[in-house]
Amino acid sequence: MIIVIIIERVKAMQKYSKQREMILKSLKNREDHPTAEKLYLDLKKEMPEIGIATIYRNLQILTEQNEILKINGGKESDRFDGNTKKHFHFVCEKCKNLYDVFLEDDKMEQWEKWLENIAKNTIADIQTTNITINGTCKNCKKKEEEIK
Amino acid sequence: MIIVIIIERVKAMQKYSKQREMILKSLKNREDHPTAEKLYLDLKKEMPEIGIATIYRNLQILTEQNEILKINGGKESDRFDGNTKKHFHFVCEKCKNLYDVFLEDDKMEQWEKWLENIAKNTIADIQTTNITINGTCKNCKKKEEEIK
DNA sequence: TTCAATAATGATAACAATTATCATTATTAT
DNA sequence: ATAATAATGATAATTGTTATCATTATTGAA
Repeated sequence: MIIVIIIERVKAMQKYSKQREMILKSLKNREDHPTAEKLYLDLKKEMPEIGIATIYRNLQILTEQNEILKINGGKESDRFDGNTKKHFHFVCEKCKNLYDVFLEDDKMEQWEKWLENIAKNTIADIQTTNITINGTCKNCKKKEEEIK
Repeated sequence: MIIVIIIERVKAMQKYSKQREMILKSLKNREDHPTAEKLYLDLKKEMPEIGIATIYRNLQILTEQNEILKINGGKESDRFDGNTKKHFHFVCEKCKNLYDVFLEDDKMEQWEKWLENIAKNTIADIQTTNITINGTCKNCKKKEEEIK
């Protein structure tokens, strides 16, 4: 007799945690795009015992669950956005400020159609997109022109 | 008598180096988007004494001089592209592969006009752009569907 | 061509953001 | 209440990249 045991790695059941709830709530209630560090310092005020690892851990979990958006910060720290409504991000290469770029719904739809079309003609099937535009913001451009 | 000495930090004159030339030539002659590490290992074959710091240093210099493109790799390593003709990059979130997305010139122009328009209506003056699209590539999507 | 002046190099230390480890605590289903 | 186990917080480890610094290479002028 041959007994075959199949052990399947099942996704662990998620348990509630105060910390995760706080992190999510905080991101939903603010308009900016804090780094993990910034969020840590802010939440520490309400819950002094919270650890930085918990912040990172939960930010990752929430990102995977599409409850929040992770904005790749490159050399700078990553930032997190509680607003999951589709929009672009604009990062000023000079001052490192991050701006939301919301499009009217029809424009966004147009963009997505366009992107889909690009995808069809190239190698990729684009499912989720996360567009960051780099450039120089108005303030910094102004400053540059004043120097000249 | 008051003597005022104004010391102005002048941009240092750039001197030639074999290493920088090699790095640039290598990037211009390849189609992929190597990381600094990969480039280092490749160039070591031709010039065993080259150091990793030299690679990083020159990649930065060349990027600043717009001779090459630096592609922000986020948690992964940055990648470098010898092709400065405007195009997008598509990164597969699953396999981490990076694909070029070239647009016909008129499409790219259209995109830029569009972007400019977005910019006007929002906070930013977009000068240089560096668009990375994240998603799932055809191969990985196929694999996913096979599992289901 | 030789000689400063100084930019570039290569080895390696330092750094900063993030992730892994692990003993302890909290949540959950029974 | 209990047992199973997910989550926590402290901190060590990791990783990609940058800074430091003594040495070497390039350059323009004598």
